[in-house]
Amino acid sequence: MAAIQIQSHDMDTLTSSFYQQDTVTVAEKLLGKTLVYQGQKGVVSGIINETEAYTQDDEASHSYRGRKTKRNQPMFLSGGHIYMYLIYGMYYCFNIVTEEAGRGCAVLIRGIVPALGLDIMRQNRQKIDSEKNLANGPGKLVLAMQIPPSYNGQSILNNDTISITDNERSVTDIQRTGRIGITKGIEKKWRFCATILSPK
DNA sequence: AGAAAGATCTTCT
DNA sequence: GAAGATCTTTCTA
Repeated sequence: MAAIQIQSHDMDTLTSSFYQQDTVTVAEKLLGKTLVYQGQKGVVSGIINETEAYTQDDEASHSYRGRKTKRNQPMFLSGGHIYMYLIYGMYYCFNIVTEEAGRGCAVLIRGIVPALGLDIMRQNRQKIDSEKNLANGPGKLVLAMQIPPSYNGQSILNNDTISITDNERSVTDIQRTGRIGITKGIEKKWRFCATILSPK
C-alpha cells in the first residue's frame, strides 16, 4: 500500500457536496470559511466575511442570457469550479460555481479578513496602510492575495494551490441585504455580511 | 458600428 | 461625494 500523501487540503477542505447545495445557501454558509492560496511568495489566507449569490434566472447574473459568451462559460461547470472575470477593465472578481453542471450559478466572494501572510498582502497592496482595507472588496482581495486569472475554470476541490477550508471560525451578526453595484435584481436579498469572531 | 453600462477601486475635491 | 481608469458584453440605430 502506498504511503498516505499529506496535502494542505486533506482534513477540512470543503467538498463537492457543499457547493452543490442551493446557491443562496452556499453564499451564507461560506461566511467564516477560509480561503487559502499558495502563491509565489508564500501562503496567504483570509476568513470570508462577505458574499453574494447569482443564479441563471437572475437578471443581474452573467449567466442570465445562457451559455453563449466566452466569458460566462465557467459558470456552467459543476459546483466547486472557479469563475474569475475582469470587471471595469481593471479588476478581477473571484467566484465559486455552485449546484450541478449546467445550472449557471455562482457565489461572488466580496470580502475576507486577512489571516495568514499579512506581510505578503501588504506588499501586494503597497498603497494601502490599514489592515482593514487590505481585502474588504471583491477586487481588493484578488489583488491582496495575488490570485492570477489563470485559475478561471479550474476546480477548487482538489487543487494543490488554492482551497476553501472549514476551520470552524464562528461568525456573528449575519446581515442579509441587496447586492452591490447592480441595477437589475435589486429586490433579491442575496448579499451576506458577517462579523468574524477570534478563534477560541 | 458605435455607445453605454457594468458583480470596482483609487484619487481627488 | 464625484470622477477617472479601461475591457467585455449588450443595447440601439
